Parts: sequence; C-alpha cells; structure tokens
Amino acid sequence: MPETWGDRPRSGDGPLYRQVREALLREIAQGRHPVTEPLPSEQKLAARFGVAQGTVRRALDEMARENLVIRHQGRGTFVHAHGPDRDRFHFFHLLAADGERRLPTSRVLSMTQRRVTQTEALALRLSPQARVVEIKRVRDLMARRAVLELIILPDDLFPGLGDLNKTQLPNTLYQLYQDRFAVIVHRAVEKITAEAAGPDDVTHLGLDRGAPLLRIERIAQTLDGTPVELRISRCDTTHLAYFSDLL
Amino acid sequence: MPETWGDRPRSGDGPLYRQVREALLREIAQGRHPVTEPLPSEQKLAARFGVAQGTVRRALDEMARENLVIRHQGRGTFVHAHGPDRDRFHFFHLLAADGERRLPTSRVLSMTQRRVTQTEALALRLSPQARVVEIKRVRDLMARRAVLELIILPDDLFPGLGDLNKTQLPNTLYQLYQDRFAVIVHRAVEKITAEAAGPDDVTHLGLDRGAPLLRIERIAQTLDGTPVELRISRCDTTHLAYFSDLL
DNA sequence: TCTTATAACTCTTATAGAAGACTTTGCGTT
DNA sequence: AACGCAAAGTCTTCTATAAGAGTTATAAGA
Repeated sequence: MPETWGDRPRSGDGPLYRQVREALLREIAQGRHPVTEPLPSEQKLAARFGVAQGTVRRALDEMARENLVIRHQGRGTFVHAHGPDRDRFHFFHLLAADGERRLPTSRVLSMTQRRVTQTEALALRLSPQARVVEIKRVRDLMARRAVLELIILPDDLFPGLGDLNKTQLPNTLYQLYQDRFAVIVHRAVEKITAEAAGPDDVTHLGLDRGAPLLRIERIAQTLDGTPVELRISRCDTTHLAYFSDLL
Repeated sequence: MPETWGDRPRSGDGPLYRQVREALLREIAQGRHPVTEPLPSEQKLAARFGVAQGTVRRALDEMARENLVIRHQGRGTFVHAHGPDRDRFHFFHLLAADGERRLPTSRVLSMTQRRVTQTEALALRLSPQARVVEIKRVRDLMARRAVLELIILPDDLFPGLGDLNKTQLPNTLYQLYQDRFAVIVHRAVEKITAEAAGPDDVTHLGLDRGAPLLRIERIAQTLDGTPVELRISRCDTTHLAYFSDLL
C-alpha cells in the first residue's frame, strides 16, 4: 500500500464507478433529474466526471439493478419512478388464493389530520410535536373485503394532502406521492405478525371477533433512507396470502 | 439481420454473456464444480467457450449478484454454498421483538417416513406414490418456544435420511442437505397467512387454543427450480415478527 | 406515409495495471 | 539435516479505459 499517490485526483475513495454512483445518487435524491426526462447521456456524464464512458456505464448498470434508474435503449436513462411502466407488484405482496396476482381496489373511510403518537414519531423519525395525516381505507381483492389499511404520513412532506377530498385519493398512492409531492418511494421494510381481530376488523372486514389476521407494518423510504410513510395493513387471509421470494 | 453466419457456433440466441451464464448454470446444476474448489479461471472459461474474458466476467458477475457463485479476489470463483461464510439470515426472516437478528435453536420432536399426501405431492412435484421424510421440530428464539416446524423431504433426493437418529440433525438443515446429499438450496418461496392455534400448537408452543399465529409455507428449490423441501412453520408472534425488505 | 439520419443504449472484444492469495524459493538459524 | 521465515513469483479477480458493431427510439425530411 503506497504512502503517497498523486496519480489521480481522488476526492473520495473506493472504486471510481462507485464514486460516480454516489454522486448520481446524491443528485437524484436532491430532486434534480425530473422523472419525465432522461439523465445526461453516458458520454456527457463521463465528460462531466472526468472518467471513461465504461465507468459511467458500470455505475448506471448497478443503479438499474437496484431499481434506482431504468434504462431504455435508444431513449436514455431515467429515474425509476412510479407510473404505468413500474411493476406494481413490487410493493404489493398479497396474492389471491388461486395464486394469481391481482391488484386491489380501495375505498377510503376517513382522512384526518392530527399530532403524531409516540410510536409513529419513532417509526417516521419525527419530532413529538409533528403533525400527520391519517388515512384509513378498506381494500378489496376479488370483490371481497380483504385489507384494512391505516396510513400515516408526515404533514410537512405532503403539504395540503389533508385538504384533499377523500374521493380524490387514487388507488395507487405512491404515484400520487411522486406526482404531487415529489416523494419517490424506493424501498419499504415490512414487519409481519399475527393478531386477533378487534372491533374495527369486525366492522370493516366482516371478521369474527378474535379471528386470526395478518398484520403488516410497513415503513416506506425514499432512496436516501428518509421514512415517508407508515402503513399498517390488517389482512383477512382466508382467501389471500402474503408471499415472499427468497432468492 | 444477416441471413447466414458461420462466424460463431451459436447454439442458442441472445447475448453471448447470457449463453455463457446458462452453460455454467447447467454445469453447476449437474453437480460438476464441487463447492470446495474454484471454477476454472476466467481465462480458461473464455478459452473453453471461445469468447473474450470480459464476456465470461460479465456472466460470472451476474451470477455472483444472484448468489449463484461467490468470487474471491486472488482465490477464484466458487459455487455459492451453505456454510460458515453464507449469510444465515438469507433464509431466516424471523426477527426478535427487540429488532435483533438471532438464530434459533432446534429440538426435533419426530422424524418419520411415509407416503406423500396429495397437497405435498403437488407442492414438491412428486408422484402420488412417492415417499417422503417428515420432520417435526420446535424452534426456540431467545429461550422461548417460538416456532413449530413441519418439514417434508422427498425420500429419493435424501436417501438414508430417514434412518438418521433425530438427535443427529443439525440446526441448520440446508448445510446438511448440501454436505450429505449434494442438494444446494438456492431459492425459497414463502406464502404467509394467519391461522388460529390448533391442538398441536397448544401443546408444543404453549399457546391458547384459537390464538392467532403466523403460518409460513415455504417451498425451497435448487437452482434449476426443482422443489426439494416443503416447510410449514407456525410461529407465535407475540415476541417475534417476520420481516421482509422490499427494495 | 415512408425513409433517413441521429442519438442513445447494448454487446463484444481488447489491453493494462492494481490488488489479493497462494506457492515456491532461498537463506539463515537451530 | 530440519525448521522458520521472508522474498519473489504466479495465479486470479478487480478496476479502468478504449473502440467498434449492433439495436432501438425519436425526429427530420422527402
């Protein structure tokens, strides 16, 4: 290991392609590079960073594998956003009993604004005084009441969301987050347990009191790790299942 | 697109690096390339397949990302096997309530040999006459009875397993599969539902009758997609949770 | 509407040096 | 002679660069 090296202006350390990756990551996280238009071409980026095109290519390929960007031959490289092209099942892991993947429909029960609870503040890394929007909705799968969802969103990240009419909420929320609030959900961590049905589950899901249900606690994050949504789903698993692929 | 080309003996189509990948995949699946010694070097493989080293490299890199092989600079590329180096949590997604990842201990209750049931035969793609080994065990997490496991294994894939003493079974079964039967589990698909505790759960997990529990139905496969294990875990989630990372 | 040009990504090959891991060699000591 | 140790050498993967042919999508022009 040499003591001194003047061979390259290495601002950081590690492989070059990784430095390029981090630089691009920062830019994307800062909201530059709108989802509607492509990133600069590999050539331009290479020139900008002072590296070879292959190095930029490697960084972009790696980011494409991580679903950070999506590459279209002939068109360009784009920040991978939620939209018609996005795999909708990436963040939806509930499978109908017949094994088919079907997207659910939603009906919003209520949408309110209030202060965070202690556990919510912890999960979303908010101050105890922060305000949140709480959305409660029922989701149907195959014309059957299946999931009771409670969604908690930090008010400061989604300004004006609480003023929306509850009928205006689309089925796929992540696209709304992106299009109206420039919040791109990139990752989600889920914690799954079994619980007994309470009064709410009885009324909204038609379950018997004490019946077993699946509780999914999800924390969704942007690509820089900021938690932006806490979602607690309570699922009747008599006709569906949560699936997970370990590969 | 040229009509004729004698330039290369392309057996299949698609990118070269992918053809190389498939060829290597076949070789590994066929049990050549023992896990103890490295694959041929990139140079040798390149010569063997008649492609450039970079092409082999791309194939191997892709396989490394998929956990098919593991690469050590200076040593070589190895078939990624279960062992001390393997991430043990890759196939174990139960998290203690404190958020820490801990491996469980196991106590085997019974090990029997019998004919498959219809559902088992379907899941494991066996003939209705096939014989299986059934292992039932309790797993403790943090000195607390947590999981009741039922493991179904095709007898023909694991010859002589049924004759083993039940005290001889190690805690990490996948390593046993690999070392004694040359079966490498590469992927697993899990289907998770909530259920009410039955008599077995009451006796072995100490749950109350009808208490909610998490049911995890796992089918483990080798890298060529052959299902080799059906495992049904019933978990008391009062002190633990199943976690899933969607990224 | 059809064709053509261009810009972008894709695939393959090639080369060269850096870095890690193992083996061999050589030397000195016991 | 046997042992220990360090240096040298070799093999392998890793990083970076470069160049050319191929594919795909968009835009301009006939």
